[in-house]
Amino acid sequence: MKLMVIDGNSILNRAYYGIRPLTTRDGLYTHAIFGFLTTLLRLEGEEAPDALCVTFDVHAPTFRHQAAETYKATRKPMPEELRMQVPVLKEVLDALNIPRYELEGWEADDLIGTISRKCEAAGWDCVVVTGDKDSLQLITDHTMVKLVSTRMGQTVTRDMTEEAFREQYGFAPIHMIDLKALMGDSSDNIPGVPGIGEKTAMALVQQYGSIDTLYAKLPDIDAKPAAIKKLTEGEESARESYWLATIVTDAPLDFRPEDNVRRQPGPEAYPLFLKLEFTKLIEKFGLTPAAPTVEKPVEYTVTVEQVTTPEQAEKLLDLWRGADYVALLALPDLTGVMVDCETGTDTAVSAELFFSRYQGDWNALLRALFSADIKKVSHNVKDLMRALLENNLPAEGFIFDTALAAYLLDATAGSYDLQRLFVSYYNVELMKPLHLEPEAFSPLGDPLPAETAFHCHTSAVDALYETLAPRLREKNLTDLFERAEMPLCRVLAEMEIAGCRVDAKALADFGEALAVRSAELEQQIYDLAGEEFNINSPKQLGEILFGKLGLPHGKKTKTGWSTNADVLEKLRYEAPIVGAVLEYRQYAKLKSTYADGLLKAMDPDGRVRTSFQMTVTATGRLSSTEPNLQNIPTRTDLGSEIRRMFIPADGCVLVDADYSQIELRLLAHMAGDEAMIAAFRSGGDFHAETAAKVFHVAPDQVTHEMRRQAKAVNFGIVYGISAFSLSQDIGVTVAEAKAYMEAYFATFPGVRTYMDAIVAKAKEQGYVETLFHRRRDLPELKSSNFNLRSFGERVALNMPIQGTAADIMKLAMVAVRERLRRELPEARLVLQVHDELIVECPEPQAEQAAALLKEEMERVVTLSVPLTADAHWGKNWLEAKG
DNA sequence: GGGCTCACG
DNA sequence: ACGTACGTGAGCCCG
Repeated sequence: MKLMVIDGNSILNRAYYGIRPLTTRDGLYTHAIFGFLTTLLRLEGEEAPDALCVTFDVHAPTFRHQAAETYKATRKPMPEELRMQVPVLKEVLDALNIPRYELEGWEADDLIGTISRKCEAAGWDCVVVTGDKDSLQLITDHTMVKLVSTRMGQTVTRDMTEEAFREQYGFAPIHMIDLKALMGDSSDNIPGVPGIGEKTAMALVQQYGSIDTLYAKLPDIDAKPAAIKKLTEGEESARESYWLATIVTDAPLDFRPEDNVRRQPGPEAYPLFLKLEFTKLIEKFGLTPAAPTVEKPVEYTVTVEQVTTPEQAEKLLDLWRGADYVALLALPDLTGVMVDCETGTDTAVSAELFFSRYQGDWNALLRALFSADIKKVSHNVKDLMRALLENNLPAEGFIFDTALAAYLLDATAGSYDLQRLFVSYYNVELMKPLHLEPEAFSPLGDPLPAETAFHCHTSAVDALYETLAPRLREKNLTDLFERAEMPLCRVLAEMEIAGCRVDAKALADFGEALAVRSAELEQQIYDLAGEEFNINSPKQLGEILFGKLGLPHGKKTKTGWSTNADVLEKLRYEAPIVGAVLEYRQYAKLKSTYADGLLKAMDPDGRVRTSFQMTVTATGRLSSTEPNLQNIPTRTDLGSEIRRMFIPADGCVLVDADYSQIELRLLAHMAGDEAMIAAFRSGGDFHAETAAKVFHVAPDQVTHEMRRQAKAVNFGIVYGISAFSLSQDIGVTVAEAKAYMEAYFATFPGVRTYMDAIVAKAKEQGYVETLFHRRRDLPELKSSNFNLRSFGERVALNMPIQGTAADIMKLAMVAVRERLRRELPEARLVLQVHDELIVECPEPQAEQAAALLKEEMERVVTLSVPLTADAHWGKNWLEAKG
């Protein structure tokens, strides 16, 4: 039998410093707990112990404090963000039925020592899990210490058995105490022998074992005279240190290994994990929900009505038309809809509409329901609109989307599905969406009519609406929500439906050409390597380049030497194989992701249809998936060929309009830097003007290289750059990069002032926001971890700029779509790529569409610098870029 | 499923 | 001294 005992404080501490902070919607920090549980799962997997427990320190003086005043007197206080996680971790362990031990006056080490000896006495093996090397003294033939550490952001464990210990240290584990008695331990304020360091102490313990033996032989020992003198003078300190360093193995702890045998988690675990937003861990711990809660947080009596006849439907439609709003959810295929409607102060009707049970004209019913005269609140409105429009149904009257509202309130929450929102706002659990399928049953196995869950979710939408709408107002987000996010749902739904035509033949031919060339390169690489291997495997490639061929390796990754383009580019002229690999990579990427990928994603009508995600990014941008049409190649000539395959419908053209340097213009505006504003107002080449100012040359003396470097600095500033990264990016020394940045700030002094001010403001407020009040919470700024805090500072600089650009683009899209509808109804928006819009329209309308795009994009907002957009058109996307 | 690499703004 | 730019998504490898 085997018991695993975890040093709770040690592992929690380790997790805290190793992971980016996560908070729940209520602002509770959870990342250390998350890290602890991840480590726990991994260790359980590795060791498969029969029993498991966790120990904690109690914040009270221990017997060591009372006896020795200096002991741990200067122990670092726990950061607040970590301290708040301790009680929650304990709650989690209790819910998981994992016993935990703490004892006033005793340190976790002493409890662990006691536990390990009690295990041995009962004939059990013991595995001690800790990051603290002190515990190594506990190792015996039945007690092993698993040392946990973090290397390069990754959790590594080392199994310290008696054998492994001897191999590493060259003496028996118990002599760890003697080692510490001699060398001391500054973190525990154990003095040791003054003047004796690690090396001397190690040598002495290896030779003599215990300090008893050592002192018995003094002064005739094998050491320098100076060391012997120090040992003699420091004997008292050594004896005292020995006592301090000895872990107690007989603390008064009531402990039996068999009481710690693994048990099933309790029913409170599932809701607790949901509250902490540990969705992935729910599966890994095998947690299941307890009985579903169907209670509504909105206090009224609900009549549930099954709608089967047109007469019934008519009556309800009248009710809905007269109501302020209805809450509504629909099955993705529109064969079922649930509508909740408040009828008085304390009553409501929940109507179930299922195609299979309705005796009238189903489509007519939907047309009435989704017309403008019924105000609807729903969840993921864009997707519902897409389904409606695809079925030639109206998609009007949507006034609120609970997912979008929750996203505006916290853009870094990660997921906005109804159950998770419900749990995090009300701490009440909903059934899984699976149960929205008509024939589904409850997770407990009891037959549960699908409608019950359906109703439950719809009323959750209602409750969330009541909660979220006032919160949007409190945070000044209502305007952005109503002017940008809500109307954008319709715009995006139409764009997704429109899709973009792709020249399948040309794409297939291009893919074929790529295949031919990459096969040639593959063979060439094998010849140069002298063997065949998988070029796509960074591991195998690294072995060939840095092992077999002996090329100098650069950056490391978690798993080996980096083989990325930055590294290979520097080795290009070291060996011919490098260039071949770089070229091969380019072809392989173009073929698999773009040529093959787009062909696979094509619909039968020759168009690809992406899905735009509205609740993914932390800054307010959209994202695009399945396929991603926001990362179609453009930076290389070969890659650009892919854009040639994006073509308009017959008789049409593609019109492409993009904002010119919108982020830098926003920086100029927000920083209010006079020189930068003047540069943009002059209407010249901004990067070249920057170069002239920064390098102190006349505008006509700016070389191509100077402009390139100035451009890199401009971009870097927007991201909250460091001199090191800039130097990497533009290939100069760190000192030179630093000089460029100083020159930059001297040229644009307002930029530095702004950067300092925004970080200070963010630290004070705990969040940053855009010109339109879109916000991002930044708990990182309060972290005591340097890297996390620095990350937060860079985000504080970047988000208001990137986010304002996103706001502006969203407003532009809404305006463009409205004007196209009125003035050029045959034209339609098809794509958005952050600062670029693409419209497909009949060829004769190209010029008008281009003018319309430019005008609407430029008039969204008035800044202290011109906001300009340039539009071009052509017979494919590449041509249309102008 | 996480890590690496690379495509975009 | 730290470790080294913001925001995304997809394909492939490998345990």
